[in-house]
Amino acid sequence: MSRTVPEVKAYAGELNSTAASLLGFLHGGPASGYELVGIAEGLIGDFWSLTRSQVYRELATLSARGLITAGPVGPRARRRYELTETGRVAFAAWLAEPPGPEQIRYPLLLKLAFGSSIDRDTLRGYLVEHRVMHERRLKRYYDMADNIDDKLLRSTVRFGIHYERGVLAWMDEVAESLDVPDAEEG
Amino acid sequence: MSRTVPEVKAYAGELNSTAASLLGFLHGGPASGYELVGIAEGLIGDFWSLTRSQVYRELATLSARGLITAGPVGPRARRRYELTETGRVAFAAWLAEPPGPEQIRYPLLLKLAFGSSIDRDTLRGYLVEHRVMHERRLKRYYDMADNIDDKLLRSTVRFGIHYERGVLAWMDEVAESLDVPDAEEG
DNA sequence: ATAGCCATGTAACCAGTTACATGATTTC
DNA sequence: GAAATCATGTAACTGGTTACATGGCTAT
Repeated sequence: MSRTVPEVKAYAGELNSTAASLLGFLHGGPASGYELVGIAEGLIGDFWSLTRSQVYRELATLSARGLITAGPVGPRARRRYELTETGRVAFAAWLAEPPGPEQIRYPLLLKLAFGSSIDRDTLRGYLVEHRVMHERRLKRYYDMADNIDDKLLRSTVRFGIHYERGVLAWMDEVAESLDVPDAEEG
Repeated sequence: MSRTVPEVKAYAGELNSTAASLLGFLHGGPASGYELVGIAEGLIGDFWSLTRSQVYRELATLSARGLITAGPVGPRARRRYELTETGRVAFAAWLAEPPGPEQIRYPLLLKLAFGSSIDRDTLRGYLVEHRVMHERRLKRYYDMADNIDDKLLRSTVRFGIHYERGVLAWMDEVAESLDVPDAEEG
């Protein structure tokens, strides 16, 4: 066995994805927690939700770890955080790790799985409610895609488009199958 | 304003979806935590992940709330839980609530969003890795769909099929766009 | 009969959500 | 200049993940 190397220069430790994304945004210049929430919602909110509380907590620990530094306290206790060199390194290291699998939690599917205990009209109601939501999102994604210059960022919106299309097609299929009396099933 | 009714017969309080699904499974007869984890993974694991620890915790609180009752302790401290009448009511109430929106967290999208800082070959690598995973899942869903009798349960698998198809189509699109030199973009 | 594996559960920790607090800005 | 609104942050709680503990079963 070759000699292990216990000392890694400027090792910054593991980063969770939320913290990493904050570092990512801070590449664009210092920002406060509140501002970061806004930026994140706009850019990654559709596939990576985060809340204010989370952001503040991450900022606190990132700061304690030296990956960012807090600027002076402004009005309403606001303070902007700035990326440090170590922070840059940590972010780059995070980017270089292969991303894990996605995680989906869809309560509608859950209720559908137990659907035999629900009456059909209630189910139909759930479906149409969600359908309008998905249609709206799809429309919004189309609009967004037209206005994004960055190729890769646009590709994340393209994901949304493919996803919503798939969901809508699925919903139509389910709605149709709900209309078939049980006796006729194949 | 009509007289409010402060006493709700057998009101069982709110249920989170994970707890609710346990109640759902217990309709099929008593089961232990370990068994429930297995059942859940098989039936809803693809769109509603849960872990053993979660299950045990939920069982404990469900039991404390009287929605299930614990049977005798067997080997390895195993005990089976049984649904109570209150539990049935609570489950039905949960089913009757409209389901909330889905939640997606896809680290690949996150890294893509910051993709301008990653070199293209690394990105391509991430994509192919995930692609094989999605292909495998799609294949599995096709197999599953053929063997599920329950119409609605099958429709949840159909969701998976539509979803995976969408993801694969998206991946092909992104891969193609990665091959286009940046200068040529439209 | 003992070594190793599997079934089962627990504890500690980390991430995400909800609800709250409060100090600036605007508006009339 | 008081009321309403918005920006900003904090605290408490719930849900999710990782790592650990251990007793029973199987095979040789």
